[in-house]
Amino acid sequence: MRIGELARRAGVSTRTLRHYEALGLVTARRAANGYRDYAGTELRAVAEIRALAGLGFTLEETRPFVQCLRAGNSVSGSCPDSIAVYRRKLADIDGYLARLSLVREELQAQLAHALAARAQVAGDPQCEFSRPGSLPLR
Amino acid sequence: MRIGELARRAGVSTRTLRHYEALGLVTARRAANGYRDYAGTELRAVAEIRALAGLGFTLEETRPFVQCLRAGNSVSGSCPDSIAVYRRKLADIDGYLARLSLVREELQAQLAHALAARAQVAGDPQCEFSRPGSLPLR
DNA sequence: GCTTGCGTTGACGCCGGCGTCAAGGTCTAG
DNA sequence: CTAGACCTTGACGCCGGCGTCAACGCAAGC
Repeated sequence: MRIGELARRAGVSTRTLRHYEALGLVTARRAANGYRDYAGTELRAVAEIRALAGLGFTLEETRPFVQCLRAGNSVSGSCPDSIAVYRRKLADIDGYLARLSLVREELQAQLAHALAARAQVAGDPQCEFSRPGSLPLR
Repeated sequence: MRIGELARRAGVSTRTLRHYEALGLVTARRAANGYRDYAGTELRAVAEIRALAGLGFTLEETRPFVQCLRAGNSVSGSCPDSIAVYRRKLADIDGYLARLSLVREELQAQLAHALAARAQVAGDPQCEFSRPGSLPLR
């Protein structure tokens, strides 16, 4: 299978496939004329990468999954390294969700404060209930 | 006030201040020798930028708030443009929270599936309950 | 032979928010 | 006079994941 066909079948650009190859995520033999010649299994690998990337994985983070497939596993996530990445990502997401929720609260409070300040039309003395402090989120 | 002092007081680098100036977020007169000369009010502007940036605002998104301060308001969020940004950010965050929650569910399901596959030690025929489909999140 | 559609490598661009160096000018203390 | 601490502008680097252009080779049909 040549690069154009794999690209079409996987729904990605040829540039993307070359990029993945540069990272060592996808491999290809070479035909006599220098053209890349992909094994049929590479389609699955590319699909895995795309699926994980769609969930927010970096390309590096997809590596264990691809390797797991290459090792002959039908479930890319069943290898120890993959499991570790799963757990890390879950922890990342939990932290992220927590931070985002805090940010949400903070923004709502600031908006409410801003609207209140706005209600005090121009010239009204001082209604200085100071704004909520900023969160040191990162 | 010169750039070094403002940087120290605001807790940012001088590079950062020059960057903000390049974006038009912060302004400074020039002394005879070419040195930037900041008004005292710029400290507040920088603090605003940092606070909002800490909440995930891009620098461009902080612009209405800074302008609001310059317009003489004590509450940077009390101007219409600021309010609009607040609302947009809140909506963004809500969407983001929703997507992240979905991703979390998906990852947990995939992890569970991977662990189950792992439990079927090597060689066990086929326990092909296919993995959950990937979410088209973006 | 020529066009057309495939393939190849190499390299720069983009986005955001600065860090970091380069190569200078300015002001003050000793 | 000089060292050192401050300031100036300009420009490249970085991170991720490619897009996009350049300049070329290969294969096949007319």
